[in-house]
Amino acid sequence: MSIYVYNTLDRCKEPLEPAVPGKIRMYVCGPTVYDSCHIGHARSVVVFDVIYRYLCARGYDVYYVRNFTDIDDKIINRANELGMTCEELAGKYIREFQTDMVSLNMQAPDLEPLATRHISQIIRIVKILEDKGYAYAVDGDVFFAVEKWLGYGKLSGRRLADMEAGARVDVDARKQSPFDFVMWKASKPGEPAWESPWGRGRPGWHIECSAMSAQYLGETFDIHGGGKDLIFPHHENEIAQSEAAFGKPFARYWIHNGFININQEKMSKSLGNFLMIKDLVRIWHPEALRLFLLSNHYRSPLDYTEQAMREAASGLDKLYGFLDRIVGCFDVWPPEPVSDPAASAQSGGEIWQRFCEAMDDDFNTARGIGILFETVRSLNREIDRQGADAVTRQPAQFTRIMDIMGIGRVLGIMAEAPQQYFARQKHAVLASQDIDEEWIQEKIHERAEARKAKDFARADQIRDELKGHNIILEDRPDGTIWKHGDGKTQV
RNA sequence: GGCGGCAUAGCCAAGUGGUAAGGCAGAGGCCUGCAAAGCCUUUAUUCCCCGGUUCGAAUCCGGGUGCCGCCUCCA
Repeated sequence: MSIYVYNTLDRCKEPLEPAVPGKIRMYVCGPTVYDSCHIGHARSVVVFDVIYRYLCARGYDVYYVRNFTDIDDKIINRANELGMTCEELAGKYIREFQTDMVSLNMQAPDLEPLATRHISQIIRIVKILEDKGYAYAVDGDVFFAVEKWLGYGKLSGRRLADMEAGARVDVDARKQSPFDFVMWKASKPGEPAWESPWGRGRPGWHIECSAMSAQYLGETFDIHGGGKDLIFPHHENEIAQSEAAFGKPFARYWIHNGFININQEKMSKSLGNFLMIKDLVRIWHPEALRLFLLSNHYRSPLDYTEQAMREAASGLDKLYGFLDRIVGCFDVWPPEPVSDPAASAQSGGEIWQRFCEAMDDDFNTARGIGILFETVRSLNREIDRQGADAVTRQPAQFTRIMDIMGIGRVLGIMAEAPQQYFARQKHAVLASQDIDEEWIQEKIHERAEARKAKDFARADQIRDELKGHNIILEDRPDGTIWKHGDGKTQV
């Protein structure tokens, strides 16, 4: 049973067959660190995080590299604007990115290399290309000659001839072909610069990925990922550089995630509708954001709306609501698999198998989430009928619970203990308003008294008052508890 | 002009030849003093339109319509 992935290079789903059986080497383009990361970055990063986790869960030995682009025109411009050095600026946004990653419950890649730490490797590749005749130097700049490289355009499905008709770039007169791109740039005074055979300069846009992937994953590796927009020119150029330099195939599978729209509009500077991760995770539970991001196929466009987020948040509430019903039946949380080898969840139960079937089909998380909800509903039904203790003691049901936990680990959700989750949500409700737990408990007590006295009008009045504070009461057999209302954790 | 994608209920969204997952919202019910949560039932004779292939198509083929992305920095 193999995993099928959609390979941009061939425009179809193919069985994933790593070059070395059992091992997967994966490179994903990380951010250019000149500004805060937005929800689009979040999607890319979460999608590949889930792919990484899934491949690991399926037993692959995965080596995952995600770089930082810490030198580039945008960084230089921004640093100049702010009166900072490029290094300071990059450092600031790298730290911010790491904070975002933690808040999104991301698993760290095995390696997160920086472009500026690989200058000698970059120079080496440019030199190879120059020596092989694929590159030419002009005034300290070094260009890649796309017409020399016959494979150019194979990833994006373009032909040089077709593109020239639609080109609308100011063509640098020094270029042999308008699509030649710079691999090494002569530095202007005040810009970061490194010594090179062509004079003091810095790397161009695409070369760093060729250099770092080759260094850490080899000249040929298995998976290369990134956002759809990187297909052209970034990834096309990476292929050209790497394959021309090393004379062997570059990445074997190319995976690209789709874009996010905001209320059906493209995110753009002019519309001012960029949603930053750091702001989103203050409003929504990070796992709700993940659930939203994984709620449709990674290659499809995804529309961010307040309503979609509310739905994701209430879906997450439902999942944690289920966990809350069973948490008391276990000595430890998360529950541990039974040690009986026969019942071992090594290969998982039926639910896990079904989840894998969905994920094997090009990482169909939307289908996988459907299976998750279906199973939770079914278990809730059993709990309604038999009680949580009886259900959790049944091996078949226990296996399903373990499967659910396993699915949660792949999707990066349900990572908190349910008490912790609800406490966190409650805390957010309190923090967003000028009320405290004690006040609520007083109200709950007052309502209990009213109910005891059969003064239901008063009881309902109190409940409505709390509802006005986004607080919902639940009368349980063992007393009344309160929960947050809608999924927004901050007003 | 070139390349690519998408069109499934009120909304979101799976489903690539065998008779429409799942979520949200809605309706009815169980439970409850009433709620909430949970559960049950219900909500597309039908998958943008028109042809074709087939015993059989949302799924394949041809044509049409509509929407979108990329070709320029962008996840």
